[in-house]
Amino acid sequence: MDRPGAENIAGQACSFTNEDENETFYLRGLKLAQIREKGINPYGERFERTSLAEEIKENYEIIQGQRVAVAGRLMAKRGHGKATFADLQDLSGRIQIYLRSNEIGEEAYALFGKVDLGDILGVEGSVFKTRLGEVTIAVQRFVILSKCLRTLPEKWHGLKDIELRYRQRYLDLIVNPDVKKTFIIRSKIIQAVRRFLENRGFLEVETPMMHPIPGGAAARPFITHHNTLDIDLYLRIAPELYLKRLLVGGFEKVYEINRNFRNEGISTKHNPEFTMLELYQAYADYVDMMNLTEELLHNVAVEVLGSAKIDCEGQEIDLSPSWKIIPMSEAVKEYTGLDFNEINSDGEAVRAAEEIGLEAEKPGTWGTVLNQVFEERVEPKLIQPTFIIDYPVDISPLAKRKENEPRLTSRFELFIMGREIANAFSELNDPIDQRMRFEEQAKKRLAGDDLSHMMDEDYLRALEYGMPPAGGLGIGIDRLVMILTGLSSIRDIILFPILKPKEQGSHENKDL
RNA sequence: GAGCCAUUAGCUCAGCUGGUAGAGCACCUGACUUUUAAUCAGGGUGUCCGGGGUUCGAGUCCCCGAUGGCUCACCA
Repeated sequence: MDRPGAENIAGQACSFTNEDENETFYLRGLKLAQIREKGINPYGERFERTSLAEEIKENYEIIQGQRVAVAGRLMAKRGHGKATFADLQDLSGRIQIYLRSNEIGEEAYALFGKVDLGDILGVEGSVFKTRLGEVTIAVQRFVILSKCLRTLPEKWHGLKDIELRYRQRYLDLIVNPDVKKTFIIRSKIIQAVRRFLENRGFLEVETPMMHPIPGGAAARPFITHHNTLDIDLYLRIAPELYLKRLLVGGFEKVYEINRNFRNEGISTKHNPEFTMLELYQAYADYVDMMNLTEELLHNVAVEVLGSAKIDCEGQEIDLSPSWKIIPMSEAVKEYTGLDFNEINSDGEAVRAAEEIGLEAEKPGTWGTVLNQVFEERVEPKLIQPTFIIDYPVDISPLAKRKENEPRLTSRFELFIMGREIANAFSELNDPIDQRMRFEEQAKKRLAGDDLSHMMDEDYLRALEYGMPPAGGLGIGIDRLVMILTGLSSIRDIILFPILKPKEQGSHENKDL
């Protein structure tokens, strides 16, 4: 590149990749240098604000004529010779600013000519309304707080390219106001959950994210390595077993909101790292958890959205209590006609599934087949909030058995919009039963099922000291946010969803 | 992992049966002191995702690859 000064923008030695060699970047670099030549630092210091854009607009009657100071990003500029209108955007929204040469002086007005769309400015001036009624700040003084060297996405269409929106989320946030709103709602949902639990006496705790033995869920883990100890560790797939150790230790109501990591497929409903709420309450059971779940979600919806009725992908979801409760076998009977209560062997169960056109999974026990039929034929149809209870013991290695029905556990999952939102059970606190379940799981593992639970002696030892009976609940925060915001892709409610890195290198070495 | 679709200027997009690459916004030059998708007069700033191939000639056709989206599989 043989443009003068391009490799030495603003007097600073720096290198740019080919990608950056567009005209705009070069020209803005020159403006940056010109601003510096005037003795002005285009990357300014702290700026004392008096107001946010929306506050000024909302309180115009009171604030009219007063001097205000606002800061934000320049989003539009309309020059009229010796006067210029522009729009400044801060967290709250946008406000118009107005600069006149004879008001701020010719030198300052000329400097404003070096200001580009995307620059971050601080302005001071008095509030007035234009002829057309727009609340505007008549600028008396402005400072450049940060120079923008690149072109912002288009003002009218915004940033639509989905890949760019995820890879450069900051642009998405600058240019698409709804995106900002979504993530504010996400934050409010989590705050509301914490407040709700705090009010009920739950203690927030943090348990390890790196586990010597991954447990508490059926999922493939990520493996990492600790150098000094020279051991492999697993990023946690669930915090469950650690939280229950805390019940043994005497904490009676605990919860954790944090990331889980599962090394599995990526889709609009699955991100490899996702946020989970898990809570445990001593001396309670899964029915208590059902009530808690219902109250929690209803409460959060009303608090954050102002209503228990939410619009989700064109469907109205009503989170007002009380939600339907259906045993899994009854739900299956209702939607397929198969009555698993009348089925008494694994072989029979497999044949029954095949009769309705399902290919039963390999080993295929009564419980796994029941669950499979449920997932394939019932789950997608559960649109309004529905508790499915009485899960088979085969797929619930950490849940307490029902006393009068040993094939089943005291467990429920909550479904909304055909998606699993919550999972809860009466926690298995019998160390002998837990040991047998782990052994059962270990057998499956040996047979090649790498999703089965690993034997965890340390956890068993904790149970052997005695864990109070307890109810435990897990809620997928991302999926909850999806329901409450009505968005159908998990990537739209995670700020930086996982994406494959773009290929590098092709342009990196070209300059050398 | 499989199928389908997409990838063209900073952004949003057009580009037919193969014939020297276009628009709007943004940007650059000039005019303009209440505009608001400001306006007016000029100016295209490009590795058409990458690599091969067919052809006199490829953004366009064929093959391979990259990334993304959707569907499916996986994920109880």
